[in-house]
Amino acid sequence: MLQISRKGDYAIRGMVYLASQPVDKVSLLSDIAAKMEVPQTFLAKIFQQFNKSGLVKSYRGAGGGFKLGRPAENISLLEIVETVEGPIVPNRCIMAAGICSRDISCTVHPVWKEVQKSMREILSSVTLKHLAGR
Amino acid sequence: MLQISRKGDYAIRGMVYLASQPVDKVSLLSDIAAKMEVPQTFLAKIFQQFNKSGLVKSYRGAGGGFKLGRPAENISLLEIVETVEGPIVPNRCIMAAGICSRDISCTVHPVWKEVQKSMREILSSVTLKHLAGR
DNA sequence: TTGTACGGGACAAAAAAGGTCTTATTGGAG
DNA sequence: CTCCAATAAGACCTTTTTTGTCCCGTACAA
Repeated sequence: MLQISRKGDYAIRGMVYLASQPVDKVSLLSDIAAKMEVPQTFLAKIFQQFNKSGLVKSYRGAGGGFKLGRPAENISLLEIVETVEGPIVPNRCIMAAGICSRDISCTVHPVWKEVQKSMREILSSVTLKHLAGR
Repeated sequence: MLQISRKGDYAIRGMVYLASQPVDKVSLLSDIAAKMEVPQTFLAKIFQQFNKSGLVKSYRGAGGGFKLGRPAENISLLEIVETVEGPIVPNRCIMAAGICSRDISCTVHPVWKEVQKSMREILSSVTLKHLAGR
C-alpha cells in the first residue's frame, strides 16, 4: 500500500523513546511499550531484531532493559525502517535484475528508482537526535 | 511494505499499453492482458475502476474494448497509482488529524509529510506520454 | 536460589492481496 | 430481432502478510 506497517511505526516509537531518555539509561520494555502505546510483546520482537543488528543493546535479569546501541545522532530513520521492513523498493521491478523482463515496462523503472532514491535520502537525513523531543 | 501492490503495477502496465497504441484505437482486454503479462480477469476489475474515474473509456459488444479517457500527456503516474491504491500516505499518522494523538511521535510527522510530498511530486511529473515507448 | 527481565520459537487470528466465476448488460452485425 | 462479442458488476475464494500472543528457556543480580 506504499505505507509503512505498524511494525515500522512501533519500531520508530520505541527508538524515539530510548533517544529521549538520559544517555546510557536502561529502560524497561514495559515502560517503553506503555508510554508509546505499543503492544509490549510485539515491541519485544522488534527490539530483539534491533539487538541483533546493534541498533539497541539489551540487558537481561533484574535491572535489565534496553538502551540505544549507538549515539542517537548516529542512528537514522532509514536504518530503523529498513531493519524492520527490509530494503525500500517501491516496485518489485527494481528489486533485482531479471525479475521484470518486459521491455515495455522498463520505461517506468527509472521513475521508481528516483522515488526510491528520494525516500532514502530523506529518511537517512533524519536521526534519532532530531526526533527526540528534548 | 512501502511498495506498490501488483494491482498498482498491473494498472500501470495496462495504461502504458493503451498509451503506446494509436490514438483512439480501441484495444481488447485480452490483447492488453496477454501483451503485458497480466491476469485478464484481474485487469478487467482495474479497468472497470478506471472507466468510472474517466481514466479509460470502455466500449461493449463486438468491436469493443478500451482506450485512454484523455490524451496520454494528461494522465500522470500519480493519478493511476492513487486511483487503484488510494492516496499516498507513507504513515497512518499523517492520514488525518486526530489519528495520532501522541505528542512524542509528532516529531516524525514532518518527515513523513516530506516523503509524501516528494513521492507525489515525482509521480505527478511523469505522464503516460513519457512512458509510452513509441 | 529466587525473582526479574529479555531471547526464541511456535502458534493463531485478522486483514489484505490476488484472483476466479457467474450472471447481467450492452451493442453490433447478419 | 436474434445471436454473438465484449465489458459490468458482484459474489466468492485462496493465499500471503500482518499483527499479534504464549510458553519456555536463559541470563543476571540481589
